[in-house]
Amino acid sequence: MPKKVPSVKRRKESLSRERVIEVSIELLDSSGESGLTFRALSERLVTGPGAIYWHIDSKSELLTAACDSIVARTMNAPTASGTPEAIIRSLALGLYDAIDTHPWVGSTLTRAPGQLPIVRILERIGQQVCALGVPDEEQWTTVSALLNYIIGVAGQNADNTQFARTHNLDRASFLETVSTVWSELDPVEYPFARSVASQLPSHDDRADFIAGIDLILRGVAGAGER
Amino acid sequence: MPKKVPSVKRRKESLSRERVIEVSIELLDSSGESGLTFRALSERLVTGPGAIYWHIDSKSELLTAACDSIVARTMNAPTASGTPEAIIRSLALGLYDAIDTHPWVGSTLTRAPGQLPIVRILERIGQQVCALGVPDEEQWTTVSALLNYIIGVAGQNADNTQFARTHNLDRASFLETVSTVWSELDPVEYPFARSVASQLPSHDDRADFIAGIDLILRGVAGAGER
DNA sequence: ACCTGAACACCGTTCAAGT
DNA sequence: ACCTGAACACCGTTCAAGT
Repeated sequence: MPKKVPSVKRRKESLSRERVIEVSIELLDSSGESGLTFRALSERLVTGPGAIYWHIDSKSELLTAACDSIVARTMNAPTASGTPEAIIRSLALGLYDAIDTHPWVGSTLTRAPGQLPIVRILERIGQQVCALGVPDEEQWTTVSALLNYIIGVAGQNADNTQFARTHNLDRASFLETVSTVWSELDPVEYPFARSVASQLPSHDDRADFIAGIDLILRGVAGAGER
Repeated sequence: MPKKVPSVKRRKESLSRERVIEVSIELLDSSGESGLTFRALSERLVTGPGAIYWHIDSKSELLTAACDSIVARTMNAPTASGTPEAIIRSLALGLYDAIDTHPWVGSTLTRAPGQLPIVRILERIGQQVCALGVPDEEQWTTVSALLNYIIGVAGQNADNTQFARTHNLDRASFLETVSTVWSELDPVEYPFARSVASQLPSHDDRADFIAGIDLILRGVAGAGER
């Protein structure tokens, strides 16, 4: 008869905070923000909801942790070396692409002011803004302008994707829809919206995003020259 | 949503889409985003949830409508007359203040890309950007940079307020907390965050916000000179 | 046309009880 | 220390039935 060998080691797959976060990311990626529920999570992890609460505090903490996991690997990825401007562009684009593949990161970022994921971004950009030679008293303004712009785009993009998903549209036909609605607005009250409506479906979101970054960077440079 | 305007005159106190939105705003203002539920709404309106669904399509549509009501009155408020720059600043500040008094507007704005509240803002800013003499092909970039920045700040502010409310803190002690956390970060990995931590509690959010707007406007001006 | 309210199909979170 | 799973206190939404 086999003796009872007291195994210190539990099954390889025993629950851990890391595992909870990992499976949460899978769930979020595959079924969007509404796909992350404690019931779906329990099922995938083959446990009860109580077990999950042993490793995390709440759903919102879990969401932030999952978000931070993506942001951390994005901000630690090697950037193009070059001028501070080039590095800032590279960081911003990396973030843009990460949010493009994980739309839920965009909405989560919006809801985590002052928390770890945001601090990571702030830090990386902040260092480059310093390297740019921006005077001390303008650093915060510059960094927070860049950060808020990025968060704004992130949020809008995330919700565009989310909306398209909910209504079973691809991104192209979603933009087509918005374009049509805008072009039917009152000509007297909404001349500008109507005039840009037509270029909406064909525009390149990613290029627009980086053009905005460049615009802000130009403002920073302009300040130094006065 | 009602299909047609009812032919007979309604009783003053009868339910209407406007009344539903009005009470929703009261609820959102007094108890935050989590305060708006169909049960609370039914109670205040002295009806059942079914009655509410006769006038609105869903909770998200209701939220957008409530948001639009605030945004509309803000964007239609008289602005300082003067240069296009001055008007843009005035519009932005009006929005900032509206979100300060109705934090839920900030988060709702983030979740309504391409929808009416956003279009109103886009339109007002767009007209001034045109007046600024920005060439056609740069108008969209300029307007969306401003818009995304505003939305980014709006979202962060809304969530700061929301967080403070949940944890029963005032804004000052909330910033104090964030400041402390940042100042205790690893000095090697987070030099920038640490360096700005101390100025966090004393800074003027509203002034920072407008400084960001000015930064972007400077970038726009800079583009014209090249 | 408009309203009622019970019922449905979910949520996040807790907790006594187990190992 | 870690896990179980039933139970709790909610949600948004629907719908047969009423006026």
